[in-house]
Amino acid sequence: MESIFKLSAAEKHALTSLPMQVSDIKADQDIVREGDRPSRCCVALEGFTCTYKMTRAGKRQIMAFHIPGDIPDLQSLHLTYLDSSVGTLTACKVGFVQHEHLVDAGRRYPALATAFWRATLIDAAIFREWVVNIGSREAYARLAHLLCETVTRMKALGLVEDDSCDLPITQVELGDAMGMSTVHVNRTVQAFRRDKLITLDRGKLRILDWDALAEAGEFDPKYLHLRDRVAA
Amino acid sequence: MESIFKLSAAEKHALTSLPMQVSDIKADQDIVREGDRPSRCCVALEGFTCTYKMTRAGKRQIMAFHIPGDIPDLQSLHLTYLDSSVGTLTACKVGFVQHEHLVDAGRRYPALATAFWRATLIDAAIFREWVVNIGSREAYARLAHLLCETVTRMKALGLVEDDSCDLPITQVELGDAMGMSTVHVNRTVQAFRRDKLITLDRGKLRILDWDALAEAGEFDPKYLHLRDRVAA
DNA sequence: CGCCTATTTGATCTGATTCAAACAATGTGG
DNA sequence: CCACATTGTTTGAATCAGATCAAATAGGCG
Repeated sequence: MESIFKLSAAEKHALTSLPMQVSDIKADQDIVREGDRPSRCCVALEGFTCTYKMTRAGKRQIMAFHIPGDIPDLQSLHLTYLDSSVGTLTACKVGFVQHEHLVDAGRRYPALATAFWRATLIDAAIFREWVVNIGSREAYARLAHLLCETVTRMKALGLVEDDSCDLPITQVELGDAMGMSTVHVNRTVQAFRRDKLITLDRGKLRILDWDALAEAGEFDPKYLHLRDRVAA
Repeated sequence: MESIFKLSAAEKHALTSLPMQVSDIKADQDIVREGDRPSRCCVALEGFTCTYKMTRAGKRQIMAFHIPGDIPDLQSLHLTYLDSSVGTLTACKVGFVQHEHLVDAGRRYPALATAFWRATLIDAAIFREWVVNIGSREAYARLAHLLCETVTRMKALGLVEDDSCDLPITQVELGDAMGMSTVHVNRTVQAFRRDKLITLDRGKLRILDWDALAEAGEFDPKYLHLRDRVAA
């Protein structure tokens, strides 16, 4: 799962043999909640999850979408207090690994500790880019950027075929992630269709014109630091 | 400088005796640039710095303000490619420490490695909160939140006295950080003055009504994870 | 004094929100 | 297999928060 990093066979083995409790979770359920002090991390195995916070006004701000292989709350390893919630967007399969096992694996295999650290650093790089995206790009570019990022990350996991993939994220959720209203998300999606950039129908996304989409969203994947990773 | 973490005397000594090259940098200069592959980290010693990216449209998005003690590009330790720039807002004193020394110190004192990791995790937590702030709060609340965050962080370093502190950040820069226009920053600052929340004059900020400001910005400092830290 | 940078003001415009309602797809139970 | 509830998408109209443009004002400083 984490073989997106250059790891030795022994390290990979240590990783995959970590004791993990797997469970199935329905859509729209919290996996962990803001305020928790978890003693384990969750690993997204199947389905889509997101990290979010609620504001007092009742708005949900999604800060990250997670795809299989991600560890949404890896930071809880060293930050005991959870400052945001992680919930499912679709039905999911999730694995739980006790902190002690992760810490122990990191102690025995320093490369693993580095890999974990780097994973959290890449998460931070993505948050930075979201600040840029939300803070300084208008709707059309903002959505284009988000789609490019998500597709690029899925591509790295082999989840994209023929420029199309599953994207079971509703327009409400896209709006919550980009800080814009559902209505405006919908109008922007329609603009994309009009401009022949994408098709999007019942959770199936197809990129019709990647270059134009990346151009519209000023998307440059360097911040994802995929070049540091080595497919296994 | 980093004694905001619970470290033993030996660890603190290892930290403070790291070979560091100190230099003075004028205001509005880049310290490191997006695209660099630095072999050292920079430590803010005096003055204010920020992390930012430029968009194609020429807008600057500031993603973080740094105060003395911060290591703005600590992530470069494990992400070779720098995905954003760090620049000075005021004249600054900055220290440079070679990566190898940091890595070496982390190897010899695992608690230091953990402390570094935790520092980057807290940075990430702050980015998450910025996404929430920019994505879901309107101007008045957004500025209130930013001021609360900045003052709280400065307070932790003893840089606040009698509810007032230096805040040599221009309204243009505040706007670049919050994704809003200078004009609107100005009007919001005036609203704060009208509401007797703050005074702000030539880089001097005074909080007149902390509770009201925190209330306006829905500010809850837990995400700063200061409770994990122990003043030394 | 004159220059430069930062703040302030007024007027106008617009991207995006809100509200409200219709519509489409999917699933559920009788 | 159909009626009906549910969830997600789409549409139109009215409104607004905040952007933009342009110009004035105010400090700080060589």
